[in-house]
Amino acid sequence: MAKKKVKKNSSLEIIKEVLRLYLLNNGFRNTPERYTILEEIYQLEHHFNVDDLYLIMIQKKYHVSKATIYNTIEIFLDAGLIRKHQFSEKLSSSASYEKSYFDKQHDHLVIYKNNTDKEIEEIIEFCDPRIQGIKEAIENAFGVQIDSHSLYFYGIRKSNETN
Amino acid sequence: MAKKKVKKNSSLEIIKEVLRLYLLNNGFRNTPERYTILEEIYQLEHHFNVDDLYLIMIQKKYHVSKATIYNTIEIFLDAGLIRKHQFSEKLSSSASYEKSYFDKQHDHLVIYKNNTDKEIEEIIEFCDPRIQGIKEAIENAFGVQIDSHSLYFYGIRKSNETN
DNA sequence: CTCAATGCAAATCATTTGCACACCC
DNA sequence: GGGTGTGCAAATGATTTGCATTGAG
Repeated sequence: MAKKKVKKNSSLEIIKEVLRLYLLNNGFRNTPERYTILEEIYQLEHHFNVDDLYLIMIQKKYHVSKATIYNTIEIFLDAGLIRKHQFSEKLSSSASYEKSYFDKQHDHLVIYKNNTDKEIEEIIEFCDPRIQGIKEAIENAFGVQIDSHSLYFYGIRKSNETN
Repeated sequence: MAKKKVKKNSSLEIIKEVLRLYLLNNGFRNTPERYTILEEIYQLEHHFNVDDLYLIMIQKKYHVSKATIYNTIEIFLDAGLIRKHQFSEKLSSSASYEKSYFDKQHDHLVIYKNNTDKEIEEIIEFCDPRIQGIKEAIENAFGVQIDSHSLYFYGIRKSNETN
């Protein structure tokens, strides 16, 4: 446990330095809130939404508002420190986020419990290199520079897998 | 113009028959609203959102409510008569839809005017068969049956393409 | 007739905005 | 000090819901 903490702290320092440089280069201020929120996000192992993060920080007695979290997340997105996802096909549901700095780009397989109400059973991450080939083909075909992509597969578990 | 209209009408008949069967098989009623909304959607050549469709129908003096459009669209989605998209990365923006019955599945390249405010300049449809290979790989790797996918590329036009 | 479907208006809820105060630069 | 960033509360806007009425089966 102690070992793990040391490791986490050192990556946290890197991340905070990335943020520091980003803020500097873009004329934003070095507010403590931004670092605190970044720390909390990088301690999370799973996807989270703004409300999750807000509740966690309130429980930890931080004085923070959702508005600030929303603002800050926007900065982190632009800085490439986190990624945004919309897993549920319902538009009314909230966006999910995940730390992204040490990860390689990956895509998601959304497994529904069944095909009728589309309740999510599990979200699996995967990484298929063929997507790069498609990306390059599209870049050449349409004369664009592609900066990001999102790929989701939606399905259900095969019946012989349930037991 | 006249020719085109004849062609449209005959495909409309097919589509309406598809709806009729879907409603029958699923115990839903044959309301005139459902057919009217379907006709309007299949006369649209581009992506639309609920508000677009509502305004078009109001202009054409139809007596229809947004609630009914939302309900009906849900049915059409399930029937495979339309597809839903969320082009803007802003969650607060509305969902887009498009007729799907005569199309082959395709994906989208979202071209931003620039990388800062992410205003959409154009949305291009494409169809790369390699996505099928990825899909099958994922199905086998995780023992799932994939029913749909969504793939978006986001980018900007290359500078030498603007003039 | 009965109950699903409609239109209307009010409710919801994630996100955004306005504003007064705080504090980074 | 000046203006950006914050917390708070109110506003927004797409979608959903409640309910009385309508009309399909």
